[in-house]
Amino acid sequence: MTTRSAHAKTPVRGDLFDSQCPTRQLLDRIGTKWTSMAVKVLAQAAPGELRFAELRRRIPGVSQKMLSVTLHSLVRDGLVVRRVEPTVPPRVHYRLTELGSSLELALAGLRTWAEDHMAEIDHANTIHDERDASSATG
Amino acid sequence: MTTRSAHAKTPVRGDLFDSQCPTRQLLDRIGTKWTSMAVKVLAQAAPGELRFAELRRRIPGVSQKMLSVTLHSLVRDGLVVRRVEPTVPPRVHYRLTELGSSLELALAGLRTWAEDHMAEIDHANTIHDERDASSATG
DNA sequence: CCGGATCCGGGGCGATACTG
DNA sequence: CAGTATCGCCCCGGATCCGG
Repeated sequence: MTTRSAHAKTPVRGDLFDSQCPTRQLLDRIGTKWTSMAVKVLAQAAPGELRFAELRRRIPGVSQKMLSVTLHSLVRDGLVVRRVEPTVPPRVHYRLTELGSSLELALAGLRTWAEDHMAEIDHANTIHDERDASSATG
Repeated sequence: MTTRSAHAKTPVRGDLFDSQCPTRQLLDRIGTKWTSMAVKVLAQAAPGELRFAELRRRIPGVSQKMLSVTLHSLVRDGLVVRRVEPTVPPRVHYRLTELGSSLELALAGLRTWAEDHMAEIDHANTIHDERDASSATG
């Protein structure tokens, strides 16, 4: 999340090579801690809606603040729509847009890769750390 | 990233729901600023190698420090191999492993999505911000 | 019930300077 | 040429309080 706020920082030298890299911008979004989780949960409920508290229940560990922030980011990005029932207390519902659903498909690809290969990465980490330890000892 | 260093932080309540979420761990890796760029550049050169300075040249804006950190993370994750020619001055070469190449494939999917849809996201942002502005004015 | 406001800590990331 | 150490900024994200 390094270059999120669009306004506010003009680049020093005048050309943002970042704008040529939509992948960077996408990663800045789905890289935030709760975004991918929220998208996934909403996708599981699609095309139905979920209320705030229900979302919170399905995303273990998320705080109300961060869930709120995350959802509003998604709304701002056009990936989620927010529907408020003007009751008191209010009921707020969220659902994925089609754009959001298409993102979910792309994310599913990543998840598959992650499930298939994160164990290998963990293993590589272990090997690497063992080398560190042994090289420290002798 | 929030939960990178594997050792060092035991969860407060005893169960890390994060470990059930390899996607989170993957995003913690490819979400770092230069990782995906480095993987892409190395993939373009694959199965050949690239030297440190050459990588730096092909990744505009990266500092030597961050490139070094990024590459070592990739090595630790088993996505990249590092080969040193014991000359003076030393020559260090990097290339993707097969695991790294398979990650590149997954990333390519994300890139495609990003190229296809980031404009829509930008547009949604614009709309959203215009609403903000107009609701502020009246 | 929903979520905004504020305070605060941690860590990614950059600039600079130094080593081999 | 390649890499590390130090310093500092910035901002994500958590805790808490408050408002509608």
